[in-house]
This record gives sequence, structure tokens and C-alpha cells, in this order.
Amino acid sequence: MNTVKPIANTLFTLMQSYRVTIRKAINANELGLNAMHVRCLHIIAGNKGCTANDIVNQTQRDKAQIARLVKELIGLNLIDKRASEEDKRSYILSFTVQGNELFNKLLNAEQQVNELMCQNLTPQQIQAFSNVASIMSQNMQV
Amino acid sequence: MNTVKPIANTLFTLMQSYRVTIRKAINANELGLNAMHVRCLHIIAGNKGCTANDIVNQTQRDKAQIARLVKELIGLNLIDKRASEEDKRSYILSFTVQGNELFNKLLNAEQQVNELMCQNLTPQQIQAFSNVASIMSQNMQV
DNA sequence: TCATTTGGTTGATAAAATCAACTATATCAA
DNA sequence: TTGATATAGTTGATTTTATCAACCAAATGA
Repeated sequence: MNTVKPIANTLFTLMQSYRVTIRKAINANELGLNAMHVRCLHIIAGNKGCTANDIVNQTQRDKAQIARLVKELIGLNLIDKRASEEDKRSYILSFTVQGNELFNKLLNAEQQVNELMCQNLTPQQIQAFSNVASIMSQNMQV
Repeated sequence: MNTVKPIANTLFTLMQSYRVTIRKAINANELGLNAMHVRCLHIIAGNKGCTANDIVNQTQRDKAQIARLVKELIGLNLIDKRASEEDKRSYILSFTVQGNELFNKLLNAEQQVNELMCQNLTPQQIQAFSNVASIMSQNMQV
């Protein structure tokens, strides 16, 4: 045997644990969103003048899926879209007041999960972990 | 801002990259299985006298989901189930000859993905990564 | 200016995950 | 020993996510 299976397996387990835990945290906070909604909100929060396409690129998901997630977020009154000036095919996504509020609650919930997840780990370990994960992702790009 | 979003985000990205890459590798090898099938096979390979319940416990998935995956693997003639002697409610899962063959091909494909994924990383980094991931998973158990 | 590419939407469908109910066997405590 | 409770596994129904293909309108570029 080699390290192949362990890494993939470890990753799956970690993701599953994360999914379950964050779901609980989110439910507990009655925010009514799923993991992909949350990712979208983060990307919108992190990119000035964010478009649906930015989300597609940053998540590597199907654009149909993103279009629907964005639609739902608009339906939930968490974000708005307005026509882009530069490119008339695009729409700029931004938070509504409620979206902003909710996003803050969300950051809080995540903060809690994060603290739970990072117990017994030093900042150096966490940093190294993130670095390796990024490198791995990059290695698989192409 | 703190490290909350980055870690979750990094993890999502990594998993998505992995999913996409392993799927390509598996398709390329014409094995016709998905990620959960593969996980099941690994668990069967790794546990002597493996039962469906072992898979449920190790993956944290719904038992209905596992029951169906197992059924499919049996349908594909990759595994067999036989009644357990100790517990008449259980069935022991094991590879068929074809299952064994395929599992070897699979290990090969994974080996390739693994090499790709671990480029530019030292064994120490990889080891540390796995350790941290395990600790994180454990932190979220309960 | 015409062909090609890109951002976004939608319909259809497939794949994955979850919930609830149920059977049969096991286990445990009175 | 028996009766209550828990466990392993199966199945049906449903929901959630993900993917594919076709399409429109605007942008790009030879």
C-alpha cells in the first residue's frame, strides 16, 4: 500500500465532517442556506463588482447551477443584481441590507465551527495545512 | 477578517478539484464508478469481514445510500455478500475476482492522481497535511 | 461585417443524499 | 424467560445537487 488511499480518504472524511457540522451550525442559526449558497455569498462579499461568472470561475461549478443559486439568493432577498455598465451581458451582484446582516451572522457561525475544527492545532499547522491544500488544488488545475 | 473563510474555501476548492480530476481519471480508465463506489471498495478492501454497517460508520453516510451503493456494486459483479455467521442480520462483503482486478486498476488510477496532486510537496508536508486533516475531522466528531 | 466567443438563462434529466417505515435478529434488564 | 429496546439492512418516496444541451444577446476580432 501507499499513501494514495489515505489522503483521498482523509479528505473525504474531513469534508463530510465539515458539511455535517456547518449544516448544524447554519440550521442552529436558522439561516436557511446550504453550503453552495454560503460559498456564493463569500465570493460576492470578497469581489467588488462580482458577476455570476466570477462565481463560476472561482467554484468551478456548472454555470447553470450558479445561475440557479443566484436566483435563489435574489429570491431570498439577500442579494441584488444590477446591469453592468462595461459589459451589457453581465450583472453585478451585491448584498441587500438583509444580505449583509445575514452574512455577518454567517461569519459568526463559521467562526464557531472554525474554532471547533482548529482545536489542538497551532497557527503554524493551520497555515501549513492551507498552503498544502492550495498547492494540491493548483496541481490539479489544467 | 480571520481565517474562517479561507480554510473552508480552500477545502471546497481542493475537493472540487479532486472530484473533477479523479472522475476524469476513472472515466479515462473506463471503470464506470463514482466517488462513493470507490470509497466503498476501499473500505471493503481495508476491512476483513466488512459489512454494510462498517461502510456506514466509516463514511458517515445514510445507510440507505450505502445499501444502494452496495447493491449496485453487487449488480456490477464487483463484490459478493454472504451471510455472517456471528450476526444473522449482517452480510459480509468481499471482492469477486473481477472486483479485485478492477480495484487494482483503480489503485493505479488513484496513484496517478495522487502523484499529480502531490507534485512540489515533500513527504513531510504531505504527512503534516494528513495529520492536520485527521485532527480536524476528530474535532468535529460528536 | 460576419464568424466566433462569452455571460447568462432555462428545460430536461441524472446523480446523490435524506427521511421514514419496516423486517429480522440481538441485546439487555427485570 | 420474556418483553422492551437497539441494531443491521432493505425499500419507497422525495428532495437536493449537479450536469448537459440549447438558446439569446452582447462582445470580440479577423
